[in-house]
Amino acid sequence: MIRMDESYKFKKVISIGIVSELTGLSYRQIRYYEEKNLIFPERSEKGTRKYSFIDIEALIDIAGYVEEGVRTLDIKRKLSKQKKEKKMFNELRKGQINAYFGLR
Amino acid sequence: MIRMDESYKFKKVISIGIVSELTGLSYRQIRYYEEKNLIFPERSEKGTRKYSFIDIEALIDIAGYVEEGVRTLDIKRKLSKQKKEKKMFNELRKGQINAYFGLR
DNA sequence: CGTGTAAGGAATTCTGACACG
DNA sequence: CGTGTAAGGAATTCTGACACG
Repeated sequence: MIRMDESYKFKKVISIGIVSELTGLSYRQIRYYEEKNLIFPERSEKGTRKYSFIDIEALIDIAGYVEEGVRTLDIKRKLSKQKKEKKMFNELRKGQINAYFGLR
Repeated sequence: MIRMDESYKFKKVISIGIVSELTGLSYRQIRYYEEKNLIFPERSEKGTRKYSFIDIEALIDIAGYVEEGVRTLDIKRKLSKQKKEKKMFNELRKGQINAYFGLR
């Protein structure tokens, strides 16, 4: 609520060409990571993929793991684990903020 | 510096089709407002236009003015005026933050 | 002045498959 | 398993122009 700007990060508006440019990955790689359920672009009415900035960040992480030799299935597990940790961290942070400033 | 996320707003990564969808404006209108120097998309190597979220917000503002019957030349003046005011506001805000928390 | 449109071409993206390993 | 590539088609975007007013 404090930072509505965050919404930009999640908005699926970027086509695969730009994603390729920004990540340095090939179209093939980007589509393959989708096939393996590591990222979840949306589709336009006629089928072209649309990505968010968050997807781009995820792809950069994914590419790092792949280079290390991690299999996509294991990357998938890592990512869902990270997601959980992030969620917990946010809960914790909220709690601390409330403890410090008091609930409004 | 506090909010690096802001950078997403300015990154030119959105194609005209998505911009049209998000603003409700026609390609013709979007290109015309560029011709009149109200917005400044970038270009890919081979010429396709790329817009930022900020451009989209500007287009929505512009569309409002056009509907009111304001001419593009006057909209241009309005926008540069707004830009100046925004800048001054930010300077002011920075000053207040420093006054309140002290300079580090 | 601001916008619609038809025109022709160029750039973008899509899918399914074969290849290598 | 992860990625490259050639193939053919479909969707996207570009420019310059004519039209209306």
